[in-house]
Amino acid sequence: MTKDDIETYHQFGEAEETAEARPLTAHERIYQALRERLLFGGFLPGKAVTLRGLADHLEVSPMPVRDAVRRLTAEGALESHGNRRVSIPAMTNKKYREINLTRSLLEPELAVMALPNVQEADIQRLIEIDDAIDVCLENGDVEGYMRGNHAFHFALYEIARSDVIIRLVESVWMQFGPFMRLVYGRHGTANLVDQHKQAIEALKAKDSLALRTAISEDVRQGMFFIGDYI
Amino acid sequence: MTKDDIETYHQFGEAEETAEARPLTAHERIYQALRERLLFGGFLPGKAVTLRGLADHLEVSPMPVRDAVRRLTAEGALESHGNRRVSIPAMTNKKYREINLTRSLLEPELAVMALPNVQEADIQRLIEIDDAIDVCLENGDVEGYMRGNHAFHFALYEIARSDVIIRLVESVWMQFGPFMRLVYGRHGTANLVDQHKQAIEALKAKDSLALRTAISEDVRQGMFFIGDYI
DNA sequence: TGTTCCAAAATTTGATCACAAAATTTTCCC
DNA sequence: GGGAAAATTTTGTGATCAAATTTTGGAACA
Repeated sequence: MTKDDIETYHQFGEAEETAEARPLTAHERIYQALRERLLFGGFLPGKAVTLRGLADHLEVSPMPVRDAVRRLTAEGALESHGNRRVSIPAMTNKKYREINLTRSLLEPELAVMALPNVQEADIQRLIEIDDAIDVCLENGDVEGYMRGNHAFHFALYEIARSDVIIRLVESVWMQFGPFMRLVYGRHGTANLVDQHKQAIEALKAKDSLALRTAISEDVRQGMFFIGDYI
Repeated sequence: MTKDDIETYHQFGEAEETAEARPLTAHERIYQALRERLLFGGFLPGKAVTLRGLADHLEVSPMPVRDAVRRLTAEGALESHGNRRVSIPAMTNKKYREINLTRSLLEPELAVMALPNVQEADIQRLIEIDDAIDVCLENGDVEGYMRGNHAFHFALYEIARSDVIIRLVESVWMQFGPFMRLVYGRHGTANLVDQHKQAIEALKAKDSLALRTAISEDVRQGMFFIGDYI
């Protein structure tokens, strides 16, 4: 990872800034960079992480890195062992089952909460993202696929406007991000399936039950796919 | 808050240390102290929090306080405004509903997950805690009640041994802790109801459905009680 | 060859400080 | 007096460093 990683391109951009652009602090930028790398990049599960190591690569002082790492650790994205050492969390069967269950409980709920607020433009946006995902799948673009999949889910979830729950789900995604990236890196994007088209149809039809089923199934399939690689 | 708050007495102690006692770092101690205060103490919702202010009262340098505050902010226990300022989160109707929903989704699930692992000693422990709660209720001991209620729920949830989910639930509890403390402080402990006895009976009977109902209802009642004070 | 112990290196932690940003107070002008 | 602007104070941020802790590398020994 180099300094340039801090300003990563955004094929699937966030909702554009509405508030006045406030200059980001260094620890905030570093947090975003590390978060991106955990969700989409090549951070290896189990690998140790040091403040000095990250600071050297990002060409900043250890202090803002320390802030960012502390925050990511609190979010479960990094693992703090009793030894004061920090590492990328490894996946275990137990943790896998817990993440699976949590996603199955929270994510369909977020989707259903979003449904009453969904507008036509939202559906168009989701269709765009899903089309981009299909391109990534054809090209074998693993990182693009992961970015797209994340963008699809959270574009939908954010419509629910539930700060509390979405924060929990973000935390869970960061916990399996590095492992999922590892699996996809080995296995490639072939044979990847999702329920995005079904979800979009359910949104169009304002069919709450079908939407819940689609997201439930999407989570189930995605997690089942990577479950064999633990 | 004074330096002494760091070493708070534990009427409802955690499971005793099994690993070798490693000397806690300052930021860890401070984190625990602030966490206790958020869950049981008198931190007022909406009140601003400053690093120097906390550091002065705790008689430590601002650095470990900074670490602890960063962690609590990441956990949602403190609120970071764009202004770089931090405060105790205020309760809103929206946040209240989200917390209510999250608790209703996750906590009964944790209880049911715990059920197969529950041993006779666990049930005895829960009964002890519930008895202590009754004493607090009679005496109008608000902090004692809140400590007891937290101890009861998490003693049960920890039996599920689900690190991922319990971390999320801890985070949610810290988000309504200060507000609940405020309400109880105003209203007192009279007319407080719970479903702890029902939960204990369900545990004894290994009745999964009854346990789920008891925890669901306990969460619903507790949240309903404070809902009017927003 | 494998194990234990000790020295060296690397790392986190906590303190201190300068700087930047924000909030607060004061001043000034109408 | 009331409101805008400027000065002051407060506060978070980031850099640097010493101390404490942990890991690592190697020597000594069986």
